[in-house]
Amino acid sequence: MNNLDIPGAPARVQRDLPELAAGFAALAHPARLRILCHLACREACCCREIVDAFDLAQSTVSQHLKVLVDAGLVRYVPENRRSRYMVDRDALARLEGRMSTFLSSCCA
Amino acid sequence: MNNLDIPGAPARVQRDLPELAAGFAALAHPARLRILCHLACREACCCREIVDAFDLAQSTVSQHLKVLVDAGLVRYVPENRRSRYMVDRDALARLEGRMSTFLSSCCA
DNA sequence: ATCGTTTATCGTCGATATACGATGAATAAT
DNA sequence: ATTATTCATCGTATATCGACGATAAACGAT
Repeated sequence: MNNLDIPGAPARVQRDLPELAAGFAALAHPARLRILCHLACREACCCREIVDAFDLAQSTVSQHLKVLVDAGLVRYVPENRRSRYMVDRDALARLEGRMSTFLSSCCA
Repeated sequence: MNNLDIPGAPARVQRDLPELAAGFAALAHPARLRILCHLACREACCCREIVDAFDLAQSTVSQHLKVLVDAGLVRYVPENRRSRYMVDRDALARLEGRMSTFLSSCCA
């Protein structure tokens, strides 16, 4: 429970807090959560498809996608004509695990 | 997995996305995660104690605490002399559950 | 009554986030 | 070759965040 004071293994929790906070930040916008949902149930899709589904400008969607890609939660193949975005399910699962570990340790 | 298209129960996931995003946002700063850790292993403490533990101005700590309180993750008793802040472990557990549910559904 | 401590809030400032339109590059279709 | 489509990026405007110092209120101690 005391991740701050106990040295050793839990000290990594302390050191990883900025990275964990960055993970939270990547998910801290409703549009990005919706995009993630959309990607998750489609196995892959292009930017345009998301633009059509949501009421946002194409540049805005592209920015949100970039945030998710930079956070490592979404992979994409830049094919010029029709870039393919897809959820990185492994990365997402890892992040979920670290978030749960952290939050659970704060509930104990 | 398809929380966007399936009507009924999963539709609530869709409706709750802004609230979930707000939860992520409250945790999207390393200082707040550290404060949460600090509170979690102390059962309760005052603002000053956190100020002494971290290298931040008192007003900054107070602001971060306000964010956590507004998000419902921390409760506090405003006693003028020495306000007592404490983690709302139930709320934190609930949030963790909803985050896990959401992220897991995106990994399935 | 005065002083010191603690806290919340205000104002400010720089940095970042978010939205949009415009633009240029790449490519498919004609 | 021309047109249409898709995408990433740029520039811009606005809003919010995050940090700080200053300040006022509350209260214990002297």
